[in-house]
Amino acid sequence: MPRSREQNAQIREATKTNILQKSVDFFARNGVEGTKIGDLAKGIGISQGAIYVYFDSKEELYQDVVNFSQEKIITEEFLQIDAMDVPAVRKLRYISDYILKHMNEDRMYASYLLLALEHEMKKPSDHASNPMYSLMHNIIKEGQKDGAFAKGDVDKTTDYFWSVVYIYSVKKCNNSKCVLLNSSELERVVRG
Amino acid sequence: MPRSREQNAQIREATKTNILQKSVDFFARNGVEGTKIGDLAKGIGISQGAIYVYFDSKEELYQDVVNFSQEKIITEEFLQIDAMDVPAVRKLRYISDYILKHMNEDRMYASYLLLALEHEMKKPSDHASNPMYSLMHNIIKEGQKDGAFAKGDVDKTTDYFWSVVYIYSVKKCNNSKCVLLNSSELERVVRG
Amino acid sequence: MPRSREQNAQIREATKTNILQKSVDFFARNGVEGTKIGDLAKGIGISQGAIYVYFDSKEELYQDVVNFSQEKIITEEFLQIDAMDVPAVRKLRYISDYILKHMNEDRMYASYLLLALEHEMKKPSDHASNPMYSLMHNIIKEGQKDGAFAKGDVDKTTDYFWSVVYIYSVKKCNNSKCVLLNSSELERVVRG
Amino acid sequence: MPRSREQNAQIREATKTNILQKSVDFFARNGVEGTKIGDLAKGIGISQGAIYVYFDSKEELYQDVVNFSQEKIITEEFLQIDAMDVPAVRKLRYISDYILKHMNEDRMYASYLLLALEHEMKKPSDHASNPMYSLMHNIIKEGQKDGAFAKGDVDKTTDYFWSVVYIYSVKKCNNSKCVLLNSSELERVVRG
DNA sequence: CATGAATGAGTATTCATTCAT
DNA sequence: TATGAATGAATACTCATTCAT
Repeated sequence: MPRSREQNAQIREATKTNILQKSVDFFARNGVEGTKIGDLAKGIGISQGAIYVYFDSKEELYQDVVNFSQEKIITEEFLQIDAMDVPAVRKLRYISDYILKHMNEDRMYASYLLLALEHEMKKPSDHASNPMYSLMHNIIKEGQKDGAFAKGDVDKTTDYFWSVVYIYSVKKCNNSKCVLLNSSELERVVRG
Repeated sequence: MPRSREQNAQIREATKTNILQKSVDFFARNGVEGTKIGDLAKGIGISQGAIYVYFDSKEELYQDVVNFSQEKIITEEFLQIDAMDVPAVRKLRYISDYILKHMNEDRMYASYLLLALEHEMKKPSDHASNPMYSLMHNIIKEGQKDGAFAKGDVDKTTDYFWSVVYIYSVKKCNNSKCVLLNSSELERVVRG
Repeated sequence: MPRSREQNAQIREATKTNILQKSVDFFARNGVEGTKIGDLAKGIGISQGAIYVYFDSKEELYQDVVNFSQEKIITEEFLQIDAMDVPAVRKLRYISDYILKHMNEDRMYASYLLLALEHEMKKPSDHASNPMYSLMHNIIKEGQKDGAFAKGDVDKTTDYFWSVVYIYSVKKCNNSKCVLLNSSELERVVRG
Repeated sequence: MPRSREQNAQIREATKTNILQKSVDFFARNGVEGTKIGDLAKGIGISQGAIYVYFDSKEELYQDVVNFSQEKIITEEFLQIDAMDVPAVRKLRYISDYILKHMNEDRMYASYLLLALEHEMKKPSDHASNPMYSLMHNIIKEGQKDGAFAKGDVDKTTDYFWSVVYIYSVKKCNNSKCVLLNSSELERVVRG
């Protein structure tokens, strides 16, 4: 009895997600050029050909892995911080704790962060469309207004914050035992 | 009639330095894997073979480029900051100004910084032997003692400082028009 | 639907053997340095890449081709000559006939011989571990004892015999129409 | 005061001979493909360019080295053996002693022999024009006539003799301490 | 002539991608 | 779909040869 169309779609989706999930580590640690499809397939436990069933090229896989990582970062819980009815300092602390807790507890979280942020580190401009940036942007603007944060260009400070998060995600990916900042230390870049 | 021994030594030295100098940009922007010897040779304006006259392999060239970059960073002036007879805050300001000024004015400086720091970002431990780290270590220890800087693990704070410098060198390398931090902003990670 | 594990093993074995088999001629005629992987692949009728699926380097391929050739020479039949219950002269004749017959009838045999013996021609010492040498050694010792062969250092005479075989394998490889020695002529080096 | 034309010619000749002489070892041990111009120049103690002042290409140098080697072998003394007024057995002994003595005493002689004979090992036919072959040919024909040598095709036996000489020159070149045949052993191939 | 730095065609090797099964 | 053997274009590296000095 052949599988139903729906079952097929489910299996397809599961395999694709498996590939994405397992690719995260490789791309986070080695970058696009440093990630070899052969190693990747071996690491995932599938054939090289199977990867090309789901993705047209290494480049496309990488892009999908980046998007996948961003989705892992930009969760409901994460987005709702913005709407919380507390002062900016509390929101900042919430977000700092949230990130650092996950980086410490979830072996993958640093990789997600790294991939989600890498592009923003190197390309300027278009941070506006990135929820991670607009969330932080709002918090910082609010905190500056109520005098809790240091004055300064909000976009620049936002970028500063995520840059620090990014560099510690790099450290964590390459050395899972590395000691991360604590929230106060991370917040210095915003609070001044 | 052949060139004199001295002339040859000069030519060799000049060519080698030229290769190192021009390779800095490539490796800083693209990493080892992303840098193709063919592109590099074209960029430098020499033959691929010439590179192998001076370096045994791409990997060795990369290492030499890293060392070359470190030497460009760790100058006499840089090292003498430690011996200055001023409080830690002033030393910190001096070093922040020094770095940011060079990053803004010297097209290559961000690349030197990137290459000089990259290894330290990913491997833990052995910062002790790196003059950039020991200089900052001394300043921070001093500043914490006289109450000017935030308390905290000195090594960790040192690493924090250079990590921020590193990430902004990445930004600068990839987008020469990007706006850097100013000294006060950079110093936040130390002063708290 | 993928091939079965067994099918794959068969294909791999077949391809590997095909490469080894077809490489014999190239290495026998041109040596390691004179054999170009590109020519070899073209001669075999596969891509260059395929060679590297089965062998890590040209040098390793060469070694494997040498071992393959030795196995083609040191057959069951060849080894059993030693155990035959006949005088040394008969054994010698048997082995001479055996070798010369195969060289005349099998286009590849001279190449196998060449590759199997080449290393022994240039390096001294360790002939002891080579079955071709120990077989001949036994026969010669026996023949000297029963007075059929000329007196003399057994190892030296053994080496003499195989050296003559080697040099005629070189001739045959380079000119398949060349006239080989007959058994009596070959045996002169032993019988005196 | 510039050198006279004659002096120049002398110096030229001396340098050329020096290159030829020192190249013998390299080509004998490593063959044409295995001999790298860079190593050769270093071994000779001159620049790579200098080689190309005297020889148009590596291939031409090799040919000249072969001719040079043949001249070292085919000396007056060597040629006069033919005209000696003694039976073939004596001539054969003379020539065997001559060759083996020189191989043992002159570090270069084995290399000369190797290079002088190598081409004849692989290409058939044209042995007629080679004095080494015609000398041996005459001796063997004579020896067969007076019953001292084994009957058989004279050309074939001549080739047999020189083949054995060749293979021992290979051994000697690759291992200067190797034990050579003595004259009686060498002569077996002719005397039967 | 002699030098040795430089060239570039040639060669070994890698790796993303394809395809028969 | 999944497999993994095979491909071939890309890449790193070598080496005979050239040429400015």
